[in-house]
Amino acid sequence: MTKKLRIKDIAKLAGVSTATVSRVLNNYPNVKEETRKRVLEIIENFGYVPNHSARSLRAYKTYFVGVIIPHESEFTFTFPYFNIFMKNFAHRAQERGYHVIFTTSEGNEIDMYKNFIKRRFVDGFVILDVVDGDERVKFLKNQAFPFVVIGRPSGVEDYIFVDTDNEQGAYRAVKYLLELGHRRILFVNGPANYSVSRQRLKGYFRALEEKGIPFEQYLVMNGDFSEESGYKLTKKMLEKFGRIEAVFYASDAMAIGGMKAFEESGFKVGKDVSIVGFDDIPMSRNVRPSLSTVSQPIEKVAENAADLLVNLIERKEVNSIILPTELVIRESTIRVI
Amino acid sequence: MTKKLRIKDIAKLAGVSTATVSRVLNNYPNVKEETRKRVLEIIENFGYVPNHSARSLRAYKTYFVGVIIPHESEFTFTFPYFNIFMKNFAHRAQERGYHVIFTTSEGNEIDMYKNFIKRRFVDGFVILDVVDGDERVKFLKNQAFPFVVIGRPSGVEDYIFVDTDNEQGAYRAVKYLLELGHRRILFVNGPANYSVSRQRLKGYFRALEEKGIPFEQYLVMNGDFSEESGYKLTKKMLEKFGRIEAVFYASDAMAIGGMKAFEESGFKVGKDVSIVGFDDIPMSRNVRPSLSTVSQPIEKVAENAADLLVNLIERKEVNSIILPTELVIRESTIRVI
DNA sequence: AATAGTTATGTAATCGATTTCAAAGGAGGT
DNA sequence: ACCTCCTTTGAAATCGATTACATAACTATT
Repeated sequence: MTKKLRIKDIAKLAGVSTATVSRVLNNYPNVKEETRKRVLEIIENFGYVPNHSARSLRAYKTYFVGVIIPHESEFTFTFPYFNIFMKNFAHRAQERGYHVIFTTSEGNEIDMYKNFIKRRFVDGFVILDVVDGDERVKFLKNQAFPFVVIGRPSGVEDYIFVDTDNEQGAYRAVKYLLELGHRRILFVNGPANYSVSRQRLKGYFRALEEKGIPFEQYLVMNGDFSEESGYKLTKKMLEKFGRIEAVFYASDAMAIGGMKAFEESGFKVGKDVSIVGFDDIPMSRNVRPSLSTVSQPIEKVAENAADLLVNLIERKEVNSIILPTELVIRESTIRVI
Repeated sequence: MTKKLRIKDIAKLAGVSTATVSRVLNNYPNVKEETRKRVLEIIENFGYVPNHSARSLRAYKTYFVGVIIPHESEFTFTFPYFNIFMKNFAHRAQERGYHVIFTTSEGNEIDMYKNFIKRRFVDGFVILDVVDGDERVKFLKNQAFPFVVIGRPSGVEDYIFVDTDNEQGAYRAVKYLLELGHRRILFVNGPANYSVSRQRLKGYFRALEEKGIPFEQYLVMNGDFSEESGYKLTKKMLEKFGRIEAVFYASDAMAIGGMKAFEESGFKVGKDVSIVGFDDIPMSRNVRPSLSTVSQPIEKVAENAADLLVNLIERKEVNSIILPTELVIRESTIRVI
């Protein structure tokens, strides 16, 4: 088709040097308006785009950002809307002139990051599915390599993140259950070493406190966000307590597992027992009864993450962001007073 | 941390020229075994990895492959297991030395491909969510740029693809419904311009034919794979036919929409009516009754796609692949004789 | 021992951009 | 008209690898 064009060709066509063309391409201010116009016109007419490798080699910038997911991790399933995140993150990054390299890592994750940095694959990373004291965060911080964290792990300091307001979300969910008239509210939380778990626990606690209801440790347990763990823990609770009035699950998947357990034991969710989930995954709309839950603005999380990362790379001002959640009321909850 | 190393440094340390180091790096045969060992040892010890931009600039290879998804497309939701595909595709590609650039496109898709090619971003593409006469396929074919298609569109010729055996899947599903004793089997297919729709229709047809049941055009309709379209079409059919004995839906999402419609009209799925879906999305296990469906080996599709694409790029032998599907029997179907 | 043919290695050119440095061109002040 | 200072431009160096070409070193053949 159209022959390969290099900057040299454009320079010749415009009657200027390659340096000038480069200045135009990179929006340098010190180019006469007339020259800029002429060069741009030719670039446009001939559909020239600069070779990416050459540019990154010389400028020491790749205009790529990396997303690395541990291959064995169940993350891509448990994180609600992983694909929505990817889609919106990639889209926003692209609007800012960056593209996304997606990969999975096997075995030593840190090696993968090291490798990416040494090879000069990317200008920055976004880190998902973080745990407290996350090694990746420590490593990248130590390397002073740009990165943005989705979530807010503790045990590591001074990093840029985008997070949803988990405490607020949990608080509202529990407050809602209390308003419905429930008093003894069980809480199936996520793994203890996840910051989201800690935050959601705080929200649970705050809602109880506000109503003057004492916090009971034995009402709280830790699952792993999976449907199976929700099922098992609910079964266990049913054996232990006999009857349960309300449960707040830290993920929709666990709530759905819980629904099964209740059903099997002859309890009708949304009649005999109220349950609320967290995430608002598509399935929560489709289970019977449909699941009341806390919805997170994944699109915004993704967009903000891309913006922050690019700003970080371009040494612009950055501030971590916490986005609000929303309580979605469906059929799995019932008023008792 | 460790200072940046270039090939020159390694060459000096090993007492050879950069050319020799390069030959070692790229596994050229014409290097004395002794030299190779020495160089490799130094590379290992110093943890050297070649700069990616420099390599791709000179060698005219990026070791990247592209996945471009239309931003507005509902694809990432309708394609079952999009994230599983990505994960396994990226993983296999990486094992072969390639990384995945993921992006979304807005507006003119072809422009995005053009841009990627001109910039020399990637060495090849995988194309998802194809339709008959797909413009992207035509364009890339025309450019003689390496690409692999997931699915099997018609109206374009001579391309490499990975597909699941849709005909076989539909055939088995319908055959199973017939074995249960159903005679009038409705078929809610996907959009007519999708090759999968055509193939599934063939399977439907073949199963009927085998049992000597005449094919009736009015029993077949086209949805768009979405839950909503399944719901609406089922409503319509209920109005038209009053009673329905069995439906085969070309996606689980449509089947789930259909279940709602039946429920609303007072029919019990799995008792009054048998339905079978296609895809085996996670939700199909969780709806009540759980959904009998045709399961596709997405992991294998992804891995094969990566292998084929890399082979294509490296000019090795390639052959398109069709992978078998599997019928998963759950609770949404019932024997009537 | 001379010659031809391989194998192993090095030198220097090259990929296509950006950037440094120097210099030309123009504007403004006296 | 001359000097100064800023704006605009170009020539050449540079980024870090691969590769074409040349040549040295070794083997095999006669």
